[in-house]
Amino acid sequence: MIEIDLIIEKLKKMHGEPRCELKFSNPLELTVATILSAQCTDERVNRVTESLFKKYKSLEDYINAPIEELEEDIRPTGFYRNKARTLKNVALEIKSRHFGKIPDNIEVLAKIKGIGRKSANMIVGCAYNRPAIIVDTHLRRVAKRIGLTKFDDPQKIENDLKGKIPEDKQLPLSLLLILHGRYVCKARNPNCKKCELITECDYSKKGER
DNA sequence: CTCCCGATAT
DNA sequence: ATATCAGGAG
Repeated sequence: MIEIDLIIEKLKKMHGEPRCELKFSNPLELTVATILSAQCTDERVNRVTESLFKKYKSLEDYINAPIEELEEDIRPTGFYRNKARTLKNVALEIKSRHFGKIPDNIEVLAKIKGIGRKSANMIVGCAYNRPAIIVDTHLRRVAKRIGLTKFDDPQKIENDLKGKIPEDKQLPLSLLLILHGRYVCKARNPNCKKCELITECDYSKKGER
């Protein structure tokens, strides 16, 4: 039996209130930041978006930008050719099929080419403040280590946790687990000495899988 | 499974 | 040198 509330309390003790560390001021900005965040630290995304968001303020700005120029503007985030194509694609699709508004529905978002489950959940959760299980590389690693789920596949983890966790706690728990994965329960050299969850975590006892 | 890809920590 | 980083598509 997993005590969700206890885990949330301990995570808050370590990381403070749940928060998204990607900087944004509207749903479009979060969508862009999330696309750029693939295999890239949030810190580097924020460095790029600080200037990017001054230059690109609307869907049309992405749609009309020369692809080479957009590539240069996002280059430091890596995968820049894919990401530039994705940004233009997503902007065009949202303008033409969703009345220019970023959808607030996970299933609808995830159907857009370039937006997967993780990004869809991030956008719906953080831009629209609705229930979301954001299974990124951090949540996946941490959830497995502390025994929150036994699955490896992100979609299965999402479904599993959706069933186990009350809706109002899905978003805060997701954000806290991600913070925990970033700062304490790291892929390399997890800092188990600083971890409040050590008693409910069997990773530190048995070692990884 | 592979590819996309630059930046950073170890 | 190499593993890893708020992934997703083919």
